[in-house]
Amino acid sequence: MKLEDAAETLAQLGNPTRLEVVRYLVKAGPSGVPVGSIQKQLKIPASTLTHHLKHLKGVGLLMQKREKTNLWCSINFDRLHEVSDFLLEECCSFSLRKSDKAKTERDAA
Amino acid sequence: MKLEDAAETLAQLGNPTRLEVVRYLVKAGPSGVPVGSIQKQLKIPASTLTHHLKHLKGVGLLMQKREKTNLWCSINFDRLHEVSDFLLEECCSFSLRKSDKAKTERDAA
DNA sequence: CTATTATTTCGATTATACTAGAAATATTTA
DNA sequence: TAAATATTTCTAGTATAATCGAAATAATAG
Repeated sequence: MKLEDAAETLAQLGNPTRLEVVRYLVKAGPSGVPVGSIQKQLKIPASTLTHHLKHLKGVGLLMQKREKTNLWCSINFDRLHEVSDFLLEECCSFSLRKSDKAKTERDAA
Repeated sequence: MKLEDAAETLAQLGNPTRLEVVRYLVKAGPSGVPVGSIQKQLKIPASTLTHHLKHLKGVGLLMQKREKTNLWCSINFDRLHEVSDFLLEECCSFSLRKSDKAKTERDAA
């Protein structure tokens, strides 16, 4: 992943409203949820939500699929991992991930 | 990690100049490098660099320590992992990390 | 104390992002 | 076709961020 792309993706994740949407979609899993459900659950005005979804789609974090009147949104998990990997590139030896810490603690017990 | 803090941290990482600095510091490791070295290596005007370092420090990604005239900068690796973990929270079952993919490929071979 | 090197503050310009109401459009159902 | 629901476009106000030159401020060495 190129630095410019990583930066752009991180910038999009750096807005609280969008990050809330992303978190919601991550928890929803691969099947996703309709735009309207996000709007009602997170209480985001429709026009604001559309605006943010466009941003997330623009950096490839969001996938959309129409079914009848509903537009289903889901997270591109691979993309999310890509940007996370960019951050941690070449620093694994310097500290541990939370998940790795948990494993280390289990192993020690 | 709270959503607002994660968003703020991601926003700071979302600037190309700052992300370049972060990448440079990640590669430099825990001992870090002086401000002036970053400035020369990455060719960032001093005042611009100071501005960005202040931002990184503000979200706890940057640690600084003065030694004689040099101000040494190093990445807070734990902080970096925290924000990365926030992104991937509860989505591990949906896809694999690059590092995990590599492991899986090695195991398969 | 003076010179040198390192870093920060100030100030100004320019650009871009966030937000959301109102109106418009699309899609389905009756 | 009309009504209902879902989503988008338009528009505009407000705020915040990126950039960097010039000058100011440290900190040390000679």
